[in-house]
Amino acid sequence: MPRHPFSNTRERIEEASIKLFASRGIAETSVRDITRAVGISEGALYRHFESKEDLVWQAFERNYTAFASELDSLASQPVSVKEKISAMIRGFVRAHDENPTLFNFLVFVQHGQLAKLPADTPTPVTVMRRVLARAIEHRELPKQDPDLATALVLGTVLQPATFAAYGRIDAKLQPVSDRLISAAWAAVNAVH
Amino acid sequence: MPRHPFSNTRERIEEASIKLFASRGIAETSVRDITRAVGISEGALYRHFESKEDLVWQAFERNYTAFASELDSLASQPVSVKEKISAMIRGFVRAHDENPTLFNFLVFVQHGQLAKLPADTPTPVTVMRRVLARAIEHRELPKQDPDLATALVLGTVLQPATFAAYGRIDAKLQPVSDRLISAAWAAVNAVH
Amino acid sequence: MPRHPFSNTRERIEEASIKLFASRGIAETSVRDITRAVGISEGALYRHFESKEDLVWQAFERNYTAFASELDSLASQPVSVKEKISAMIRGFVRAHDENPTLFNFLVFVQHGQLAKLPADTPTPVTVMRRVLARAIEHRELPKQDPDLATALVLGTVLQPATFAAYGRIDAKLQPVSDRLISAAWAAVNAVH
Amino acid sequence: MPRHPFSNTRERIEEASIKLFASRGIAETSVRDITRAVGISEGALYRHFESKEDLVWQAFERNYTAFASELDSLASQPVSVKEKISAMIRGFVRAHDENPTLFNFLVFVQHGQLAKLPADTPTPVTVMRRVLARAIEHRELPKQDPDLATALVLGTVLQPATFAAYGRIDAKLQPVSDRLISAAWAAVNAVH
DNA sequence: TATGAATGAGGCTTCATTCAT
DNA sequence: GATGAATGAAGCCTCATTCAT
Repeated sequence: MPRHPFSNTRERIEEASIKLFASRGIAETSVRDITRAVGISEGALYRHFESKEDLVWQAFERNYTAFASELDSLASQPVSVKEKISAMIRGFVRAHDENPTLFNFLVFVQHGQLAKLPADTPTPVTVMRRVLARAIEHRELPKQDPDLATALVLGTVLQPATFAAYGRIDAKLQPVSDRLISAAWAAVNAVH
Repeated sequence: MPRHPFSNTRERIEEASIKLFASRGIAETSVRDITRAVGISEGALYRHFESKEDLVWQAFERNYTAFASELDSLASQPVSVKEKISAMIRGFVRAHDENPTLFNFLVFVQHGQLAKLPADTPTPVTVMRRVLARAIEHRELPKQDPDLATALVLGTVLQPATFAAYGRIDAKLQPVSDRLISAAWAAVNAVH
Repeated sequence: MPRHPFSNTRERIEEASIKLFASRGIAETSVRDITRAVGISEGALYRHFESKEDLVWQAFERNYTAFASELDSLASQPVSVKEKISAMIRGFVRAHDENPTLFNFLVFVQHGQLAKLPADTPTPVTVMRRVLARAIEHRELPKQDPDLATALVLGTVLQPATFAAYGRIDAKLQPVSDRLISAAWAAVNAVH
Repeated sequence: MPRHPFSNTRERIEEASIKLFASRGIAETSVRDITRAVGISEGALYRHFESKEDLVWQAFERNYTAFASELDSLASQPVSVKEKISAMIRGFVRAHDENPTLFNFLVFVQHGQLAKLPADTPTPVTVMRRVLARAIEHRELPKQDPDLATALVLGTVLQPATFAAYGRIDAKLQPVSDRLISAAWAAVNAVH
């Protein structure tokens, strides 16, 4: 175990934590579980994080922000709504497939971390909402509640992610990303 | 505090538990929290439930089974697929609006309870899947993976439920049930 | 369940208690265990005994005293020491074989009940000691510490009783009672 | 309170436990009693033992095995039966006198620990039995049930140990060890 | 920096006993 | 006399965190 300034202990703690949090939940994971998984002592964790809560927060914040800003840049291309939605869904799918554990932690497991974000932080939800709200405003999409529209698009990708986690569908979403895009587009246009 | 045979303590415990579980999570709710909410001593709970785990299970099982069988009967009417899906989505919406707390507990919070159900127990997921799989088989719906189709329909109703829980959309889904039905139907037919 | 003045509930409680105490120990037996074994409610036990401690005491005292006075009368016959010892050992054996559970409770399990007896209460130990002490005094037995002699005679019968309880020897001691008597007599005379 | 690697907390816990177990019984001794006796917090105990049950077992197993194998080596000398029995009884007496508390715990208090030993573990009882059984087989002792013979020899030493614990005879058995040997030898030869 | 024993609060559970019915 | 829900204390154990080494 390296003990020099470039030790990656901190990262190993974060990774192991995310794995454990995603598989059992935050409350069900003890500091002991984490330090054992990493192979360090309990006390050592506190060299890198102020508290378990801090660890949860750090593990969440950086990754969540990164994901949100990736989506944000995808949503900011000067293309049609359809293309923006497609790009964002592909962004979700890529994030999921690259690291399903992290994806599940960020989206389903983080308990109460969302509330700690500054009110105006961009999130996957707000980014998606912004895109849809503008499109509705500009008549690129049928008139409808932008929040509900956001829920419909997100449901189209998050529920399959849940199914993948439970093994009900294949672990990789990439092969069905076009299908998800079609479904989302259809859903958001099915206003009568 | 009444000590008579017709006391409904057991029910009060179950109700309070579901409320707390839904709002903070199961692990984050202590037996003490529950008994305080009910106004009894901690020991008293154990006259009615063998353990906290048992309480979680009892609170889950009865309600979950009831909901699943309600959906099952809706799905068993001799009507078209579209009508069946509509009826089931309305079933979800009604369950949600009648008792959002219970709905959230059953669908989002129950951690690991699902795994305790006998393998062949009908669940909202399996009921929905059965309907879609048969319709696909009988060419009433485009050819597609029935599991993915199930995820798409469920996402259409569950993600809005999540948004309602977070206050992003109105607490009642009934006013948008037709919209959800249209979206689900469109999503499930958007196969190219 | 009879509910009249001649109900034998009290006795049934005592019997069931002794069985449970003998098989698991007193501390390991709860009031609930006892009342379930008898088929009554927990509260009902307190109609018959003031407390669990009282129940233990009652179960002990009456039976212990009865056994001690039976031994006492055997020891008070105008016969030789050898015959007295023989009669007492046969008394132990009979008590054991008639109700091994009760025997074990009285001799091995009763925790701290002995200390509650009035200081001058005759007990199996004191009765045996008296016989041996007098015999030593009257030169019917070799000169020796009467307490140690008592231990030797009791060991001769109690250790086999322990072995019987563990299944190391046959459950009934009666067939070997002559052997025990020979051994005890030999032990008490083996002074060099 | 020292917090260094060479702290002997574990041993202090074991010692205190044995003392308490021997004087009040295992069930009657709480973890709190133990940790108070040692001067540590309750939680600290669990750094050293997995559970109270584990503590009981550890306290029992090591000492019991050590005692049994000491007896075993005494019983394995190439000498006559009489000398073997004598040596073993002296072994019991030495163990008793060196640490009566431990002796009582090992022989009288351990409740159910015996059953956890692997079936073929040598114990004081089996070692004694082996010696006697062989001697009977080889006609060095009169024909008799080896188990009953074992009970008789053990009774000769264990009942005096009980008397010593109750203060009925002197706390040290060493001064009467020859007497115990004579008694045991006589008992085991008194077959008619 | 790392270790892991120690702490103290709190978690779940059992239990003897009481008491309204 | 009987019932069994309720109590309150206590029991065993876990856990996040601290701190001497």
